[in-house]
Amino acid sequence: MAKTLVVILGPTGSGKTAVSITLAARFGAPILSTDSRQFYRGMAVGTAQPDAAQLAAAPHHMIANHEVAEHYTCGDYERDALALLDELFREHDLVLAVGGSGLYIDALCEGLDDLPEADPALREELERTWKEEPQKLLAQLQALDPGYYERVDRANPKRVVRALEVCLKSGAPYSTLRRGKPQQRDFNILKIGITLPREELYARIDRRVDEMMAAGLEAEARTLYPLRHLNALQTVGYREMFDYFDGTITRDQAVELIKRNSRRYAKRQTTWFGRDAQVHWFAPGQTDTMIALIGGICD
RNA sequence: GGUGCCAUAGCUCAGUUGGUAGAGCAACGGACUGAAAAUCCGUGUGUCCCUAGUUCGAUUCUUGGUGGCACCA
Repeated sequence: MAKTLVVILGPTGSGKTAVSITLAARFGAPILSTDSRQFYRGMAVGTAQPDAAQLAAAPHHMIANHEVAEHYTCGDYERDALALLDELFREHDLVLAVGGSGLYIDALCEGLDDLPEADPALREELERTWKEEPQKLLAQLQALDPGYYERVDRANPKRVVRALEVCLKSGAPYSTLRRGKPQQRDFNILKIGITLPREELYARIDRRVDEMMAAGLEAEARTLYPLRHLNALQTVGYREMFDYFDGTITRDQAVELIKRNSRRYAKRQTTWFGRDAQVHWFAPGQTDTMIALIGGICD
């Protein structure tokens, strides 16, 4: 029987976790997280990791399995997740992948091109140059990879710096290393998107932030405060709390900003997922229809 | 009750010596390959409170309302 990865995606707060528990129970499937923040320990409240009951209801993978101080990238994720899937598919015909990080989902389903890893020293140097003489970096990129220079968002330091980083480390133009062709996986992929009317989604997000505060987000953030400069903590829910701790904003303002920034994040996710024509969209309550769809494809 | 000030975008406000208007924030749209809950780009969404005048033309000036604020009673 063909192995199938059912990918459950959607904006933050759409109810992916609850859906995944229902589907996992129905199919006896394990759950692999595709969330770029939930795999850190100590961030359970702010990243809305599955709770104890949900974790007990189905085997979860890539949840709280890394330290906040670890530098973990989508490249690491692709490698680890594929290895893990290989193992899971020995025991299961169906595995669920659940989360909202579009880039990580793409890394899992289509693979990343074979590009050099980030080099911290080089990156730091490029970032410094960007701050002082951005024109210099742009000129350098234009010389090393004129094609990409034309296409890239030249106002976005992350794009420019990464492209240069790849050019310098590989000795080849960034764009020639970007084949952009999806890699063939040895399992089937079925993408299920969870969606809600905008107003409802935003109301759920607001409510969930209040629930996070009630569940101890402030205390959790306080524990993580000394680590606030780490990448793992460049995250909605924590940054705003850190600003509150620094005295820049009040607690109420922090809560409002977390709500606003979560809504903006949800919008960005919606834009990203909207481009993927493979996604079958459902409301969070339509688990019966999802089960029928999955059953029809797997049997 | 009297006097004065104010009324312009979702909010706070600017402005038009009379030619139907613009900032910040919010909102909305988009991009995205090893930092991605990150990072970046784009868009003004408007009975200029109502009414009657003056005028070729009024959001702008004048009359009378309405609402708000302040002061005096």
